Amino acid sequence: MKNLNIRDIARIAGVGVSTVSRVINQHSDVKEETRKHVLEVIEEYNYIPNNSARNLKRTESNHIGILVKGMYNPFFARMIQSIEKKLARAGYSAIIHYNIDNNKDIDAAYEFIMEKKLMGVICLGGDFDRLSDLDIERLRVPFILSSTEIPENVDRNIFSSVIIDNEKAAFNAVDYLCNIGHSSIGIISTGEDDKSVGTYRTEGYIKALEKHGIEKKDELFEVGAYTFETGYEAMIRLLEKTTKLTAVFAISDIMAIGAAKAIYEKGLKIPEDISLMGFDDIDYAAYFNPTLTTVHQPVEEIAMMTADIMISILDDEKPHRHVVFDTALVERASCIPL
Amino acid sequence: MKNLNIRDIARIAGVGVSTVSRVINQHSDVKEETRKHVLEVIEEYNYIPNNSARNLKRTESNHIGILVKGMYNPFFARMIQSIEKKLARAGYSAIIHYNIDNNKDIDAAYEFIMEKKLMGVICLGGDFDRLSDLDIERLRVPFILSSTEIPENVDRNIFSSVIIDNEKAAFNAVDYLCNIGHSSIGIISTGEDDKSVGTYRTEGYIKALEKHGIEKKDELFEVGAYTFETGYEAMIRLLEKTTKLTAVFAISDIMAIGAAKAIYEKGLKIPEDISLMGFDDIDYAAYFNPTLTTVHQPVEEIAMMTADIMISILDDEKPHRHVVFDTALVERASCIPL
DNA sequence: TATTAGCATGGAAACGTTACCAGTAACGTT
DNA sequence: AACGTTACTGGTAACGTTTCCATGCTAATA
Repeated sequence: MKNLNIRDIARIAGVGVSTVSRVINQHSDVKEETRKHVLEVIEEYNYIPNNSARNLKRTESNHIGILVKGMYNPFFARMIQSIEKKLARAGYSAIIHYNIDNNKDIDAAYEFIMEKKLMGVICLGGDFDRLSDLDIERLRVPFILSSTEIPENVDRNIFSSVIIDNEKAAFNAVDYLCNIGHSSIGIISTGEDDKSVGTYRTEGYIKALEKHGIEKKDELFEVGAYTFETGYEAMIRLLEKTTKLTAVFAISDIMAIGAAKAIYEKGLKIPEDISLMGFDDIDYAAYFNPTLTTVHQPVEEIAMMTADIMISILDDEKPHRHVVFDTALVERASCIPL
Repeated sequence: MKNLNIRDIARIAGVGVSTVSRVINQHSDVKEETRKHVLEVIEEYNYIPNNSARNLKRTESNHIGILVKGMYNPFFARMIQSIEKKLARAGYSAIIHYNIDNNKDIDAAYEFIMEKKLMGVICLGGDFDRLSDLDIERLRVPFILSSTEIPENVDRNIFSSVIIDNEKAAFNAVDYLCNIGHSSIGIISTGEDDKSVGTYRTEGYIKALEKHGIEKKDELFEVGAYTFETGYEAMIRLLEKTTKLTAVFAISDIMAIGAAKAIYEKGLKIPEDISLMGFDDIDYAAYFNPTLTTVHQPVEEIAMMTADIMISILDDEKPHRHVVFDTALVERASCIPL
């Protein structure tokens, strides 16, 4: 019960292989009658073209790579799902590659891309401060950075990006906290290199403090790594260092929720004793107890735009674009005026 | 700056193409000296074999498909990540296909499998009661069901499975609730077809009730669809129907957390007014407030076993296996004696 | 010395497509 | 009547591998 190939179909249909190929690839120069007949044969014998052969011949693959730095973060899980769906509708299939440790495994990523003959690459999150090393141009496929920070000194014409203004978003969050009377605000950020999403959010925090004439103290800074556990541990350290804390800003919901556990274990209440602000607005935020005040990222829009740009470049050869989405502070129960 | 192919490498290294091929594929019959030299050339010129061509020739693809019914559930996100990592170490790359709506899109799945020339397929979750329709044998690739229920009337020699005993796990959970004095226990299950994970967990609930001589009432049953929101809605309905509820068993943590929101909104407290039991023991559970008493599934072990079986079948032609993991009740703060 | 065996290697035929080129028939134009 | 044009169609050379087969060489055996 060997699989049929295009030659078999041609023989059965009584036409040449090129005609079958033309039908499959929807070329216009096939007589309607012939086309119908070939299609019938294909249908009847359940013929499916061999992808490897097509890719070999075309020297491309209809695959689009999505590089992610782990997927524990529900924020990315959500994005991937939406991007994949949209891409699929446009005839592309996504290959997802997790566990990219951006700064170290760039070479591995490069191999991944070459080896799989990807038609485009989307990088979700992560901090590509050494992006130039990837040598985007060497890739010669559309490259989109999504939900991360754009490194400086990179030619913006050779890649697209869809991001948010992290500094501004964090600024607004902390500004809000200050406006409702908080002045001793801890921050749980990330310990990553310069120019990462984390550093920009931290920068926003600092700017907001400055605006309100609040001195920034070292003891208010702690770092985690976008997980419940590291958020929890960071909060424990924060609580040990300082007693007069009235609010905490975690730069991701996941870490905020981790932090909450530490707060509770200390016998403190949210928001009565400590107000807690997150970032991302993952589904969980609305179901946490208390519901989490956080910075809303338009995940769905970001995902759609990312896929759209990829498709427009691939299908219509549109140029690269850079879009910045707005965030919104969503007020829920975890932050109260002092 | 065209990409080099195996012939170029052969020419540069001064050997035949077959020798290069043998080196790449780690055949033993190559003189150590030649092997070294070829490897050097490959390294120097940064040569990467063309996957499409290999796959075409081998008529296989080194890709393994993972079919999932959506990935909102962190439980699957976690599994996928572990499986992918393990598979990658064995030289296989995973292609993930979400949004399989099991009963309807089985044909689509079939095309997906054929078209991509997958070497094996792993189905995560979902309820394959019409599994026979997929006609596993027609696939002629190893097929593994993981974290789902095995349909009856299927020849167990043509696929593997790694699962838990859902009925027993649910029984233990509800038995625990009964033992600590609860007798009016609601359940938030799923409204899926017969013989799904949900029905078995519900069955366990019923058996536990029977054991304790508790009458099962219709008003205690509600259904959701493994999301926060449907858990929330189900709980609202449950709360409307009955007032003397002292405990609720949700067959997934996600739904339990959704249910918690409804309980709070009603002004009730967990666990003081209502004890809440989940299922899965996802990361969230330990970080929820109150920490969630739940049924622990050994995710990591299940994932590893799933990948292991796939690899052992592919690499060593081992026969299919069926393994059942034990679950454990993890007592946390959301359930208290009545 | 002749014969065999084994090792290391190269040549070339697939694998299933696509796309270029050439060819045919039918039809209109000069 | 000779010639383009148009609309289809078929043949076949790639694409970059892997693997079978053949070959040359060295060493071992009779």
